[in-house]
Amino acid sequence: MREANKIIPVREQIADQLRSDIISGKLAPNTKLNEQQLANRFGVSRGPVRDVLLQLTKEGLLVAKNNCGVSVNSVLDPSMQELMIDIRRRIEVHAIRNLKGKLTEMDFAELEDILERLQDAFDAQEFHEVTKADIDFHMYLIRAAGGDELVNLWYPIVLRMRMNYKRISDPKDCVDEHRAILDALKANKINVATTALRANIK
Amino acid sequence: MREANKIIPVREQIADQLRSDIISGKLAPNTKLNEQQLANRFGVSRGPVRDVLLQLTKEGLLVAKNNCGVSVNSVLDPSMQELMIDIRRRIEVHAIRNLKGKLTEMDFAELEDILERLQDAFDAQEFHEVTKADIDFHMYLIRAAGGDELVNLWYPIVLRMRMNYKRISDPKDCVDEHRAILDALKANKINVATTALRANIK
DNA sequence: AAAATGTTAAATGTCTACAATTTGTGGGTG
DNA sequence: CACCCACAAATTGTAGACATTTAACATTTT
Repeated sequence: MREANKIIPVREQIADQLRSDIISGKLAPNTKLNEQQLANRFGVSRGPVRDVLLQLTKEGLLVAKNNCGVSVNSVLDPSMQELMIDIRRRIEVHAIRNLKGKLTEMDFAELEDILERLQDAFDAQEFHEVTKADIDFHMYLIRAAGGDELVNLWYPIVLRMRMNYKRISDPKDCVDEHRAILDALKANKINVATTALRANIK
Repeated sequence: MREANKIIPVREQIADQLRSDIISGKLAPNTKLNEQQLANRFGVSRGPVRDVLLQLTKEGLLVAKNNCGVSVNSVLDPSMQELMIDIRRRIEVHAIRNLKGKLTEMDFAELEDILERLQDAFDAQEFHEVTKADIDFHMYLIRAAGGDELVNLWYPIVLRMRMNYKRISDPKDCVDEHRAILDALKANKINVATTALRANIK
């Protein structure tokens, strides 16, 4: 194995599950979430659930009203979507520029692994896994370039954008686009990588 | 009075207080925060405090390590600061463009009030109040243009940027700059307002 | 009949106690 | 002397009970 087995905290697992449910559309916009029900579903008490709901609210996936609970946020209006695409491009281009020569062979191997997961998920038509691998690929670069700080800035934007992908954008070109980015990075061709990246973010 | 007296939830008060302490520098970077101590200080239990710490962590003011508590985040490195200035400008310009003709007389009156607070705070040399009024001014415009959604995107960036203002930037021109923005908005001169805005964000 | 008001049920907000994890310390060993 | 292991103190994570607020419904009044 590539790294030591690390345990995943309960809250993170719950958060991941809920994020998936929201982005996949299993939880439709405006769905009200009940703390007790979620606690029962995950077999924990309301404490951790509350923490997760607060997190997802800050990430923009949920909206909270005082003493009235939280519900799934609506999709972005086109103007907002446009702004977020723009910002996301800025962030990722910034990341790539700061990455010049910083990536090791181990990093490239890790990225290849993610790309392989992406390909497999696409072949198996598991679009939800495609999305996860897609996000993982970009997140790996973001984290390598700017650490958690940059990830914290980037992640909520991506999540919010993904709420709009109601199986609209086909993942047909997804693998190729990421392959292009990775190859350019390996060759240390920053401008090529930047162009490929901009094409991928839409 | 301009609007109905609304009660402020406990958590919000605690959050505001801690945000102030961090931005003003009363809580230096890397200071470790103890949940129980904070609970005692505010006269509540650890529950609400935990919620607030989670919020501020998501806002980037604090950093959390699993089972190890939270501490005040460090100041941004110059590269990050540059990126954030760029993004903040994008967001605020976007807001102003979407604001064309949407502001009512009541909005302008509200903005004038904030500007007055800014002037008073400057005259009294209360720089912390200057900062608050400054943020309020921009937030009012952001919210008017894009609602809570846009505020949620914008707020963490501003907070993070403000952690760097260790009384470096003098608030000398602050009032004038905001006056210029407001006047341009009143005259519906979007391009002028945009230019004034870009000059103010630094 | 419509509007306002009182009541009730259900959800969130908060508190206390307990469990689990981490960190620092001390003693032992190579 | 350095290193490692075990132990203990402190802090965070979780659970369950209680308090408070909200929203809906029934009731009363005009």
